[in-house]
Amino acid sequence: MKIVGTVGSSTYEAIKRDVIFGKLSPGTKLKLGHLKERYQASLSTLRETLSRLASEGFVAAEQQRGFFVTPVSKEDLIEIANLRVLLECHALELSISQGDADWEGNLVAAHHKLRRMEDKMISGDLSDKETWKRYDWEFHLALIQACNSQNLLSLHAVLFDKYLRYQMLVLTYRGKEAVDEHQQIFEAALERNQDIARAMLKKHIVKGLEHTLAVME
Amino acid sequence: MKIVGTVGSSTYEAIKRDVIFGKLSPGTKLKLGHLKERYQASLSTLRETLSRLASEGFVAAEQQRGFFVTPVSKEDLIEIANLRVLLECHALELSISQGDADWEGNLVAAHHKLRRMEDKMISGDLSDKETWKRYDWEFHLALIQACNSQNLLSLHAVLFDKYLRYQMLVLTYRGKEAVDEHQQIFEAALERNQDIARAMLKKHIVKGLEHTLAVME
DNA sequence: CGCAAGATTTTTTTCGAAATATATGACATT
DNA sequence: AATGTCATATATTTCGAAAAAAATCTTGCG
Repeated sequence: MKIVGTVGSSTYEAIKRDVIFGKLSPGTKLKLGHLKERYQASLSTLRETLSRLASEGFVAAEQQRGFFVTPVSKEDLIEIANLRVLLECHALELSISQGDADWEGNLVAAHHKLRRMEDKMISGDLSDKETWKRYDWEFHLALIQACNSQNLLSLHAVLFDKYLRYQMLVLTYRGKEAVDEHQQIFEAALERNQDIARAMLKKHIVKGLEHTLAVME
Repeated sequence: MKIVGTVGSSTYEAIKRDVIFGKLSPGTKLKLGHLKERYQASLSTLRETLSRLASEGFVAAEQQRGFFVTPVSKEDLIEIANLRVLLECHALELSISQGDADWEGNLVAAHHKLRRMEDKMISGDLSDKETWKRYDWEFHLALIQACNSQNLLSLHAVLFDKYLRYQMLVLTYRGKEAVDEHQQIFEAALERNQDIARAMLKKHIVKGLEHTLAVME
């Protein structure tokens, strides 16, 4: 049984993916005529999609001049990383203090999947970056899932994807260092040690920022 | 020379306003046919508008079942207020430490306008709530304007509007108490006293939350 | 009377074309 | 050569109608 969504929802997913994973380069003009062929959707549907992406910040819309892939800059990346620290660390504290057995279970599972994938990548298999990033995503989400604020979770989701775009842009892997950070955050969270977990998460994000900034030179 | 925007941008402003100021009640089904008459725009334009509002959270979209005005709840209000505390206090600290003479000037001007309006309202003239709320908006924006993060400012803008919708919902005025809080935040900010300013801003938001929650009973 | 299957109506979703605005290029003027 | 104007081409914006899906109503059966 396959549930196919609307044309609108699939073009939304497709374009968003292409922006985040760099198939649509920052600054590119998004001409509706071209997109129509590329994504097999009508002008109205595309406009609807691009409007959504614009309000999330993946696309820039200029009145009567059309749409562009949002440009990237160091300043923007720094802002996003700082906001991620602010929101994600806050959510993590809430999650640690409120999480129940389900939360722990999902967290253990998410970390396990991520760890397996990371070990594969460290041993040289860089074939499936997209799946790896998905597991990374799911692990970070599992950490804050119990924060008990839908609004916070949805702000975080957008922020995480924006940060992810920058990571995909530089296309390099921080390797064992990042793996250890994940491990430490994971252990501190399970032990309900808010201060350590928070500090490690902040370090994780800031190190990632510095790494990406350095490669962006 | 009057610059009129696109039909899309004006319907966006109109519907957003009507959601925030309660002309469209929480939970209302937004049937495209009706909206078409009410806002004088085509179905495609309306869908585009509603998609934007949905991704900002003022409207809820259900796959193939149309659009609704986002429902309200105490839980949601509490989440929004807490996020406002987190983001706005953070932005205020940044702004205080980085603001220059322009920032001070704009802040003084914004507070002056707000204060004048508040005095008018305290003396019984409740005729222009919308202008009053606009000045409130502009004052809070002026406070954090120098935070040096576009991403933070735009997240805050949406959050503020969501909070505003709840205030408009209960339609009551906290009066002198809120005026004093504004005054104290203003003075602390000008004196560059981050701790006091932050504490007063937090108090201001939390008091507003409690007031709104009480009326929502 | 209750309930389910089918038919009808309403609503959402999608499309292609008309209307409007912007960008491009040719040509004249300074 | 630089600038401005006008015509042309290209792109965006808007609309109304067709297609698809969901909701409602009707009918038939146990």
